[in-house]
Amino acid sequence: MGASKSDSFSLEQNEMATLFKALSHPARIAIVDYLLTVDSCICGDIVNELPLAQPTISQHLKELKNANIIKGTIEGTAICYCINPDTIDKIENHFGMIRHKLKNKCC
Amino acid sequence: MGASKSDSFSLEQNEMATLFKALSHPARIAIVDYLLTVDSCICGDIVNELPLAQPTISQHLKELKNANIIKGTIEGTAICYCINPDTIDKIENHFGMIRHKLKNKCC
DNA sequence: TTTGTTTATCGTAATATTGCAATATAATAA
DNA sequence: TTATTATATTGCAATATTACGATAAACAAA
Repeated sequence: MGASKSDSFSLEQNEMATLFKALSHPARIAIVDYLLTVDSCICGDIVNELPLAQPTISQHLKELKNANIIKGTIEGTAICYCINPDTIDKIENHFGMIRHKLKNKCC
Repeated sequence: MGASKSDSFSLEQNEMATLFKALSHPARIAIVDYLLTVDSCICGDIVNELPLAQPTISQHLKELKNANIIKGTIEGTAICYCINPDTIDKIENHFGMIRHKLKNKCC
């Protein structure tokens, strides 16, 4: 056995878990951080920035892309990766909901 | 090889990744959701609420507790688990930072 | 065409996560 | 004391993730 009984949970719960899983590795946090420091971005820059091999970074980028946290537009030979603000909105809204429900709570 | 080169990343990056990892499973999202719907809470309730066995839920609660997302206070035989608002703050602040840096960005 | 540059994919070894039965622990009740 | 109740821990099988060398694919430049 092992791993994910995702059928048993709501679509919303699975969606949020997928978003958080995409952010659950320091390399992917670092990629998001880095994308926020530059105006446009190509993958090669990230390879130089992080202590990981190119295939590993490509894989992390793919996971971030699958989760819609970043989006990439082809630009000649390179690819311009950027944060997707809509997904950031979605996560912020989730915590807005939590914050709202946390009012009038005990403990 | 495989898995986590966490030494290579900043403390902040590792901390955020740890928080997101704790939220990266639908069962743990469901536990947080459930804790938000009740005023106080014991683990037994959660076992009845979710389609998972008691040891599995105990394990998920442990991970949420380790990440400081929930805190438990002993209450007789049972344990009262609650959301830790400080950690919710921390995550919200992180996205506040992202939101701030996202202004004047391209793509 | 050939060469170089950039990114993706494949294959695979090392490691981590998930789920649960069985069992243990801790506290209360009888 | 002996249940009973609530939660935690152990051990293990199934599965997922991570990292990277090797290689492929796509495209531009020479």
